[in-house]
Amino acid sequence: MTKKSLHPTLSQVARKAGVGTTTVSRVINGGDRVSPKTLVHVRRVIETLGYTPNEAARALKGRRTKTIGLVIPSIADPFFSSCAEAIQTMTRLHDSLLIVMVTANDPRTEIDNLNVLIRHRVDGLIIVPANSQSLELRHLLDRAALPVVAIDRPVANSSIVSVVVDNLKGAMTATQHLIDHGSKRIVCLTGESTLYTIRERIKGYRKAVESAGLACILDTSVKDYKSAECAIKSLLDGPHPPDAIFATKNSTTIYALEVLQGLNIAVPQSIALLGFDDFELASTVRPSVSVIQQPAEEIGRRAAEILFGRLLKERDNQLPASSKHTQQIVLQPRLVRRSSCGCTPALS
Amino acid sequence: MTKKSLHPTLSQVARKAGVGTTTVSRVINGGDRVSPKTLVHVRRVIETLGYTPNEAARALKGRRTKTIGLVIPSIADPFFSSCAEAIQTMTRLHDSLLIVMVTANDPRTEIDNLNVLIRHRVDGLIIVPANSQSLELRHLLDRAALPVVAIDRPVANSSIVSVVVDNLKGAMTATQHLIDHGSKRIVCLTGESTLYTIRERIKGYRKAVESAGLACILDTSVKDYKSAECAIKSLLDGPHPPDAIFATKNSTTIYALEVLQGLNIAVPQSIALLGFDDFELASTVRPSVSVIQQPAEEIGRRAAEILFGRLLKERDNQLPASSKHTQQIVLQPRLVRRSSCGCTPALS
DNA sequence: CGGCTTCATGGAAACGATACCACAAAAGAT
DNA sequence: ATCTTTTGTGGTATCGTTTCCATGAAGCCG
Repeated sequence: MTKKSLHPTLSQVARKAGVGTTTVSRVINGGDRVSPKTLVHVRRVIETLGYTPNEAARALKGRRTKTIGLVIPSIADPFFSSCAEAIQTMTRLHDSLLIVMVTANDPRTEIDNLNVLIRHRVDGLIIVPANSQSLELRHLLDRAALPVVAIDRPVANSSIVSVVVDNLKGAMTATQHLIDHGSKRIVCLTGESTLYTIRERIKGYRKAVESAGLACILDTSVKDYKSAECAIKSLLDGPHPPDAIFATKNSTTIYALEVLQGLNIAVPQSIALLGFDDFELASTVRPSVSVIQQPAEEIGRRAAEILFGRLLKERDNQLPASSKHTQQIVLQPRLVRRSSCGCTPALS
Repeated sequence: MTKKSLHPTLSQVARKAGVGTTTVSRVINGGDRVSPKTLVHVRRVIETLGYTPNEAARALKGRRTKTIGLVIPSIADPFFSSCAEAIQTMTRLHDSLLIVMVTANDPRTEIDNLNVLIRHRVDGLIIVPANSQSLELRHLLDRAALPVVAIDRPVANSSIVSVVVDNLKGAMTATQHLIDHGSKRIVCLTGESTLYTIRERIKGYRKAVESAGLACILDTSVKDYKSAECAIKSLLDGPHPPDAIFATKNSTTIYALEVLQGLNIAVPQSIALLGFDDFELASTVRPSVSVIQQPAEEIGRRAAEILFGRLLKERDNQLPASSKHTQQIVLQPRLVRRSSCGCTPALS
């Protein structure tokens, strides 16, 4: 019985086929410059031996690993997982692999993860920067000299291309919509306000209420159900209870909804609710929740398109510096009117 | 100005430090057998040059890529993304990278993806087999001779370790629970019944209704909201309308809930509802939805533990065949009582 | 039919790390 | 003082590809 080795090598194929390694290499890479006869012959041998090219060796020689790295706060989060899935699809189309690393928004973990990816010589990176301001991050990315695309949040003071959503305008639209429904005291509920996206949304909220001459009521203490309950109760017990809530992210929206339901407060009659970022059951819960919807798949897809565009240019030796690429792509979120803001949603 | 190359190599470090490559290699790998003096010196040079070892080269030499592949139907699905996140965490702990590929449950895509991963010589695989019966899959995995762990679904007739949930018992528990609530005509609603998990759940449902002497009413046509609506309407208009629904997966549960709400049918008074697999807002929607909950993170974690256990053994040259590992780990799902089945959930 | 391009092919040097082996110097044993 | 061990060190082959260069055979043109 022939003992075929686990992973036959190109030279083994060459020997068995009675040709040179160069020829086999040519066959694998499309078969140009190879006579039809040897082509089929070598192909048969490859088939027989079950040969698969070793990408590690290819990477070493060709300085292209066919892998790209995705550094993301979480994959359990529906927004990020939608981005990730779109990116994975694109990556596959370009015959590359996607390496996913999660940071939980921790800058230290982010740096560590990036270092590992750089060691592995990924061809490019898509990142959701944990801290848009981080100097260390910028230095690291500069030194790595890799094509990088940031999504969801830009990297401040750098030339890194980013694909983001217009958080400010989205939040303004949301707040204005509540105002249009007659709300006078709109509270903005939020958790960690250190994140770029959240800060932008707060800015948008502030801009809208201020330009309408309304009070800016901000509560940044909402981290979970308990803190949400606490925050909402104390607001309601205050001298001027709010008549609307703008929640800056989907978990906050959900906590708010749960608390209001627990307190038996009619939404939107007593308090209107509008959240930033859609979630799966937003249309199923009663009342259905109006939200600002972000085009997650599009963000992922666009980011990957840009990244692979760069990689192709690089491969063709076109200097990347020459092309004045758009440095930032800003996608518009859209308001989805359901019931929680006071709208009567169209039946779909 | 010194032109430092983008990625200095080990030999460049060696030259600059005035030592041999072996010494530098030792320094990178822990610094054993190196005098303290040269150790610090070489470390300084490494720092200065910004040297990072090239993992591609290491992989080629050491036949270990420090990457593992995850082949999964989707990452947007909350169940799978929870598994994936747990796996990623484990992978990081073991100083490896996770490559994620999605199959959308398509056997062709699955095979393609696996081939790519094998080309890249991943150290191990965690897969959610698109088709538990597939011969081609088994052959491929055999030939690859890689440590593989299947999750969520086993690979039939193979020695591949799997980490699964007891779908049959879970479905029985679910159905029995509905029976205990007094339901007499329980319909089992489902979509693609080709998947192993779904088939098991149907079996469990069938076993429970049959042993209770009840009719087995199965509808396998639910693919989306529309088909769910159609199915439920026709059941209700039939001669013996059902008084309970057992939905075999979370999207089906959600569609059922939406349809019932749309038809203004009281849940659980007119029809009780119980679903397999939990979802984020199951406790928030009204009525809150009772479900069979699967330990997604645990599945991922256990699978990764087994895989890395194998890899460590392999590295230490302990023959993997010797150890009679448990071939299948079956985790128990648990019933979460909320309102939709007729229970009065405890306030949490 | 000689010179010239095109074609098919193979030899061998990289790519960047590891590890086997060799070897000198220092330390320990007797 | 001699023998043995330990310690620190470096040379070099090797992993599996790709690619530059060389070479002979064949086709083309006038």
